[in-house]
Amino acid sequence: MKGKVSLAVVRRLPQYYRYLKELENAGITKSSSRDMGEAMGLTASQIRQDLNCFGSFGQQGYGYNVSSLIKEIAYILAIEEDRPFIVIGAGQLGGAISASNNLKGRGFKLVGIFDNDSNIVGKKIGNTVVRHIEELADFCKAEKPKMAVLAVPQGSATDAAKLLSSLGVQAFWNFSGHIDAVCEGAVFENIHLEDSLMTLSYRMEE
Amino acid sequence: MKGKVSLAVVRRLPQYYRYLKELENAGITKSSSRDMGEAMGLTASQIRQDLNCFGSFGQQGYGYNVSSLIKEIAYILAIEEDRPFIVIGAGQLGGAISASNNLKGRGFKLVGIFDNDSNIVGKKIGNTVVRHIEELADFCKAEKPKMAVLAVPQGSATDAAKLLSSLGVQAFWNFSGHIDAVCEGAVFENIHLEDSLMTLSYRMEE
DNA sequence: TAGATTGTTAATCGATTAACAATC
DNA sequence: TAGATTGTTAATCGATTAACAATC
Repeated sequence: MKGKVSLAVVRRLPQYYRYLKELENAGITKSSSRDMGEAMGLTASQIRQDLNCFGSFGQQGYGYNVSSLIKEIAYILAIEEDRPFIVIGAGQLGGAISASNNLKGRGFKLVGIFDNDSNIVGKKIGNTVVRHIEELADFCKAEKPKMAVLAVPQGSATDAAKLLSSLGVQAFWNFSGHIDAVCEGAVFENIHLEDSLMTLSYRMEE
Repeated sequence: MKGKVSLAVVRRLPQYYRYLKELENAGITKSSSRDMGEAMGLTASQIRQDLNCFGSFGQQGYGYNVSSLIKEIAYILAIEEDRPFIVIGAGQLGGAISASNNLKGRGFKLVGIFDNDSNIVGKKIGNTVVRHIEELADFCKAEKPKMAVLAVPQGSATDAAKLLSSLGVQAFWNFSGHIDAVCEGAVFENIHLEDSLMTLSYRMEE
């Protein structure tokens, strides 16, 4: 069933989630697909279509209850409970991700940071001590993180993913170039910040 | 003419660019749409369609010359010359972006970093000293950066964008929440890392 | 009840893929 | 020349939008 929902739809769910959270914080308890669409620059149709991929969450004549829709989307995205994840690479970017508070409550909680640079190992980022990469195998056996952030130098990402996959990691949030299907059954979310920057360059030309 | 090319096409150009650079580094001088498609997981048709939005860069019976196609795409994306940009917010993320070497040669060069925290002002990130935000107006008048990275706390992004827009900044690479059309004529590339993380959460469920 | 807004089906639109003549 | 591969048109596919009956 899940396989039938297009990625375009899935990528809009966090947008809805974000906007609904705003409404909730503003004390607004209900919203219609029309209102939401206007505020977010989408059509009401699209919002209803998207949501109805997963169920019927609204009520005719009324609209959607903000806080229950938030709960539904959180359930769909599987972010109701934070699962343990680790960060590989404690450089600038790895450090920024490790220190970010915006990621809490998005389905994951940081349990470990690893690096191979002995100048960094032992230091704290937020509340988490950076461990040496040699400790990785034991750590994974004990903590069983299912997701890993890759923030390592370009060339090492594939090897890191293979190793982590063998240690039980199933999903990768990869900032270190492009990886695709190198490990059986693993899921990759590749972030190419440079690509995004280049499209900005294109669009600012007139 | 430019308005007629869809964003989906534009977002694939950096992918092509990246892959072609790899080929070039490997000493490969020619490639066909078939080869490229296979390597990148796209159809040959799509690659030819995409490129033909901008011109005819190949040769029948031969394919594409790698280094000249790289140059063509660089020209289209307007990344042949690096334009000055500034970073607003020298926290973890702003620091990571400022320090990143991956962004060089992508159309922009860092000329200034600004923050309002006097503990950070004066420190160096890479080769660039962090300036106080009070210096921003004078700096912009002198250096005329056309792009700014927003890496500030959520609530302050819109105000920052408005200010920068009034100082001549036309494009924003925004990591601080969502901004859209708050300034006449400005272009926004909104990066929502949390959204990306939530889609990963969804996809790792079975 | 009347008004509003959903869930859902049908119509449209755009993007991707296939096909093929042009040509190197 | 024969083979390969482009540029480009036509066909298909999927995603978005419009419409409307169901119903709160």
